[in-house]
Amino acid sequence: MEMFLSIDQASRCTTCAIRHRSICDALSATEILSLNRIARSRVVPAGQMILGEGQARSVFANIVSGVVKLTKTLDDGRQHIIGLLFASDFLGRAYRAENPYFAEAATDVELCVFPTAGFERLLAEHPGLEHRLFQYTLTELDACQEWMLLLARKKAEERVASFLLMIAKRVPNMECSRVERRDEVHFVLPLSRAEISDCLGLTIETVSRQITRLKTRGVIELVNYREILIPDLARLQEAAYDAPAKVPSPKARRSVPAED
Amino acid sequence: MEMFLSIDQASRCTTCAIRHRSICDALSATEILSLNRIARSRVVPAGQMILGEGQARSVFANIVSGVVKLTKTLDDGRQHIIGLLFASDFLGRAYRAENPYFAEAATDVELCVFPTAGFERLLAEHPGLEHRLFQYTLTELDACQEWMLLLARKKAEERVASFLLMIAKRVPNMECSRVERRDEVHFVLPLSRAEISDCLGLTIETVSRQITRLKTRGVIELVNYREILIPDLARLQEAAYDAPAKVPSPKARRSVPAED
DNA sequence: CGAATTGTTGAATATTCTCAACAGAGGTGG
DNA sequence: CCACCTCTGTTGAGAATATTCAACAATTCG
Repeated sequence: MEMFLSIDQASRCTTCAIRHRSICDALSATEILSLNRIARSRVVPAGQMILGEGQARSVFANIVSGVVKLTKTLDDGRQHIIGLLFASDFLGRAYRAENPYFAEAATDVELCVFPTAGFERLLAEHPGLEHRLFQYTLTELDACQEWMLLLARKKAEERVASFLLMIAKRVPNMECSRVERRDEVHFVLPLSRAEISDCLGLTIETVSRQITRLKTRGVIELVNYREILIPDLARLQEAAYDAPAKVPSPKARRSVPAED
Repeated sequence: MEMFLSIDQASRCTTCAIRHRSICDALSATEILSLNRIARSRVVPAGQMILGEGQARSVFANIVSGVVKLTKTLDDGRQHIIGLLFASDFLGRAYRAENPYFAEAATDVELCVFPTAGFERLLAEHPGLEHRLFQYTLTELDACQEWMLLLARKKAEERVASFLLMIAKRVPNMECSRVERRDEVHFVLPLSRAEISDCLGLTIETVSRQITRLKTRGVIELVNYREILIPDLARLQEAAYDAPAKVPSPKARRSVPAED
């Protein structure tokens, strides 16, 4: 029995679906082995809490499949989803006693969980692991800053289009969706309208209206409430105002390149 | 001459005002020395660009004094200030060819600049430096997520109050302001109304009206347009709805702590 | 099949934005 | 030192956008 468990553990990483996209990628054989030794699989059904806001000590985990939402709440009930985690993403805030957000399974989720103490010890022992997590965190920060621009400056329709675009980019790698033809994408929304509105800083009704509007304009098609078909990704991108970064600013206040 | 420069370099870190608050804190003597060897002081006048958006290669620097604003721009001119850097903060995105934002001096700024290649080499050689920068990045991410909640869910008045509170917390450590009595704070705004509106996802006019409103209600006093006096920090905090994080959510969708 | 949940739609309302005018502050040159 | 100009900030009125409240439709679950 002990023997079987060992074999199972040893093979876990080699057969792991997210092995080469998660923070485990680019780790040395030793590091993978150390991580594997403390890892534990866990399945969390949709809607179940994974991590409480302000909860003492974080939890660390790779998302193997499914979608996890991270929410922050104002104490009059207003809330916002500050992030969505998909397969291969990493959950957990290192070096902090209190977890700053609330993590919940948006769909059924498979996790590869690492105990807090053990993980932080490995982080200290293996600079390679910390380096990888640092890079992941930088990417997360980039995404967060990009999302701030959406919340601060985009109109409701652009926000909804941006959201669908983001989902279209991340979900198709998963079992529940598929790319059919070039530029045509088909997927199942992992979130309800209420959750989408919490991502976008809008109300349920506004999200619903904008989805209807995009449908009427032919930018998207609704197979059913949760299932969406995008005939032409470029048109959605246009609606999202997902334009590449450009020169500094149109009328920057005396912005001169600073040489010295 | 060479001699004088050496002495100057050697003393730079020991006399540095931000030495124990910046990423240089918690570095070993060797690490500090290595950093010092490649560092260069630079003064940037208010309004001048430090780093272009999409510019090839980043620049790395500690902010010694002054305020730097980081902006992102949509190509129709809509823009947002994704972050403000104050004394002791770190500027620069490691491990990325293109800089994701545009950095500009909001006030006159003193920087301690590290050349790109040299800094990244030190990061690779000294895990202690990378560890410190990682921690700094995590704090930045926390702040970014907190700000998203503001952009997504707070009303104009709460946003303006939150902004003033943030400034009150960070600026008083600087030369241009001072704490006078318990709970009374007095400072000079480092940003114009236009810049404040770009931080908050509002228009200039809305910011102006909300400042007037806070003044009328006695929450703040305006010495002049740029100089603000906060008689009671607690009242401002109330107006900002800056409430501590609470239990998960008021009507969470079947949120049950997941034990296994 | 019926109840509960989730999503849509409409009408009225609230908030913020836009456009426009004006006021105050700061700088320049006579 | 003041007149003048520019830039920044304020204020008002009307318009646009998103929210709230309410009814209803579709979907899901037991």
